[in-house]
Amino acid sequence: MNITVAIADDHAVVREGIKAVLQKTTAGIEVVAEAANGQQALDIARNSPADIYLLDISMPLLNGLEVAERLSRMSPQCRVIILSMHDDKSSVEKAFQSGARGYLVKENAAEEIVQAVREVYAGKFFLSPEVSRYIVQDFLGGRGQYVRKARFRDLTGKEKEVLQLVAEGFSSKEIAGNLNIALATVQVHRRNIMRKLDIHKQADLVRFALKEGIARL
Amino acid sequence: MNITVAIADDHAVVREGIKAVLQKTTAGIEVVAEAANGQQALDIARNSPADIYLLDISMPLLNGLEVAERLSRMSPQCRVIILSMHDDKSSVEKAFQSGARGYLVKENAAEEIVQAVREVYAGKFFLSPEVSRYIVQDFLGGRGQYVRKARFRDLTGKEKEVLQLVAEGFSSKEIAGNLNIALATVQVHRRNIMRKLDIHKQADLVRFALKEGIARL
DNA sequence: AAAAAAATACCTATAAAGCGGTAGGGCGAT
DNA sequence: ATCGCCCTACCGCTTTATAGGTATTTTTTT
Repeated sequence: MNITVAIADDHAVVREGIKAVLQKTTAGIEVVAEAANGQQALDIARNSPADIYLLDISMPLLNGLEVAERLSRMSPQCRVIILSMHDDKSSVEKAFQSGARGYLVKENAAEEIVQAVREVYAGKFFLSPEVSRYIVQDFLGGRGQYVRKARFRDLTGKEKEVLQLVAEGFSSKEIAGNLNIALATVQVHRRNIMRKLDIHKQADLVRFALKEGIARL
Repeated sequence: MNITVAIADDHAVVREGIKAVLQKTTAGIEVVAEAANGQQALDIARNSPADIYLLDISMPLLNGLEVAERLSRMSPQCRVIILSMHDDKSSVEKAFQSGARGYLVKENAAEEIVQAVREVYAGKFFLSPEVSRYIVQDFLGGRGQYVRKARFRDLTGKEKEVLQLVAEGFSSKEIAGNLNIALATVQVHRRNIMRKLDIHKQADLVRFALKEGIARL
């Protein structure tokens, strides 16, 4: 029986590329579904589940890490491989904290995808060579994950909404109107966001949101 | 005879995707070279030129727009199509100012690429539907380039410095200390920047600076 | 059911940002 | 050499952001 794969990436070209690579291999890998955003990916999981989910990190509506987290909660046995443009440590950490089983950097040779799908399907973990050093570092350095800074995943839903609007250039007053809550509440959310992230200026907040893919350039 | 195409993109998956799309069509389009960065793309042009160059905007060493500009200077008859993640107006304008003949947004249906290659090879221009409105707007507005909004190049040297520091999260006071000028001067620069750019909030200023590449994420 | 976390709301206070006008000195171009 | 632009600097004013405390209701987790 074939290994069924669902692809979620907002760029059609990338989806085509992955499909091309997976179908070039004679072996039993089949792309059974595609999603252009995180919400669609969740819909696929609910209605026509696949064995492996290839999720891009930056996607509209829900990013890949959030999708991974919800998938893990919905059905912990499901296998997620995160696709990313970047090989930064925090993304890698977040991916595995979100329940992903694999982390692929897009720059890589296409053949790696096939290998990753096979290994993750077999219950193993898979990392692009570029990022495996982070895992090794953490392993050598002991309790890496306990001392890490609070980040995006620690924000509540409302806080994420507020942060997105902040990054999109809305003032607290405008955000209050937009979300239909009081100005004071927005201010509290902003304060909590900044406390959690250890950020103290609007400019840094905007940069953080863009870096995390919460808002778009 | 086949139309020969060279692809430059730092993401192997994207290159695979484009190749897959172009080779799926029975007609005479052939991918004869690939580059993973702008420098390689120039090497290809020098040593084994192709009819059409598909260039991603964001690449290491030289970005797609810079490559386009040099290609145009080297051999003005060569045909460049720019591939981009974004459909923002400034990128589109810069692409055509750099001598490109086509502008494709990656989100788009893959079939558009084939059409773009054919049309550009035939001496026409090609734009993704998402971005053609900018051209139309400019056309309808008459002398579009004269009335278009002031942008990065209209800022003076000091204004660019200030903008960069704003986008990097420094307050006016910190910027004054950094540049060794009075706080009041920084405030004037900020005001002039915002007036020129028609931007009125710090968050939008940060986003603008990141979009223009003045500051880094 | 109880406990914890999140969302809501209000108050106060200081810092920073945004907007207005004004003005002198330097520097290049018409 | 007169004009325009840039850089510099100051004054005043209003709005927004940041930061602190407190408290009630709702949701989530245990």
